[in-house]
Amino acid sequence: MPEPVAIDSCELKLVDPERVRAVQASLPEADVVDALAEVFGLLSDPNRLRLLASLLEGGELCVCDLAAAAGMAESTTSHALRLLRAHRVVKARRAGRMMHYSLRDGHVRMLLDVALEHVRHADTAGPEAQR
Amino acid sequence: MPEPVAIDSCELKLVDPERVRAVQASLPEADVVDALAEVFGLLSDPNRLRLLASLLEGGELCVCDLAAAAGMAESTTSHALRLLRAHRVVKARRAGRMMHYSLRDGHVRMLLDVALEHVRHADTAGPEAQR
DNA sequence: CCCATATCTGCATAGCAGTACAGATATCAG
DNA sequence: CTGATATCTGTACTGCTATGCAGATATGGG
Repeated sequence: MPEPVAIDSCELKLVDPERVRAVQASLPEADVVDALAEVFGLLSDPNRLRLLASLLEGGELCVCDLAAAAGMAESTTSHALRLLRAHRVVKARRAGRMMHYSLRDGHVRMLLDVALEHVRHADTAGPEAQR
Repeated sequence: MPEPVAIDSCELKLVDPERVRAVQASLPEADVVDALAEVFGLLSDPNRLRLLASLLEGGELCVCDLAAAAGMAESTTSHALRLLRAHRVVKARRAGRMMHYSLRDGHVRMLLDVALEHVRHADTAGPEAQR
């Protein structure tokens, strides 16, 4: 991972070095940033989003019902659920030979709601022309 | 995109077909889901997160200062900013030969805050063991 | 113990995304 | 106009990610 540049490579060319240092100091630590990126990465797939939205609406659902609701293959569903479970976004409860999944906390709902609002407001005419 | 399965392939095996249909009907339309996934995808990269966090803290910054604050190469910074701008997350203002970037709305702050809270609460001991 | 069902796992493949390097563009100074 | 600086763009490459298939595991019924 090439990160030799802290601030030295272009220190003399900075417009406002003081503010840069202040901003730099305010940034979360690397592992926190990485964890954040991972969480958002989990939400960056339409299939996983549908699964989560289904759980948000349906409460607790088994794999087969989830697959049907989200319109995906059961294998894909299982893979996705494993990922979500590994990252503590959903939890699983065994009932006989079925597994019932549900959301682990309410943060997902908030994230979806805020992002939805952003999409509705920002997406007035698709991506902005670059120039 | 293989999505032949709506609900027919395993309709007779569903545990609670009624609820499945209700959930299915409650899901946002495909393009909305895709837009959501794109937004989260923008936030799923540590470098872009650092840029956004820098703008959150610093207000409005030029490319060079942003690159220094986030600890990334200027080319990488420019690519990332282009993406963020194309998706209307940040906006650019030209001042002489410099470009000043800033956040376009407050949703990013909320998303980061909620996700941060999730990370702090859920990440008690890293990813959960699968079984 | 054997079978059927529900879910999981490992593997291989295809496609996408992040990065670096080189060159292009735009603005300002003189 | 010419050169210097700040930023942008195109391209190639590398690594990750989503997906489907086949086989494995686990549970319940008889």
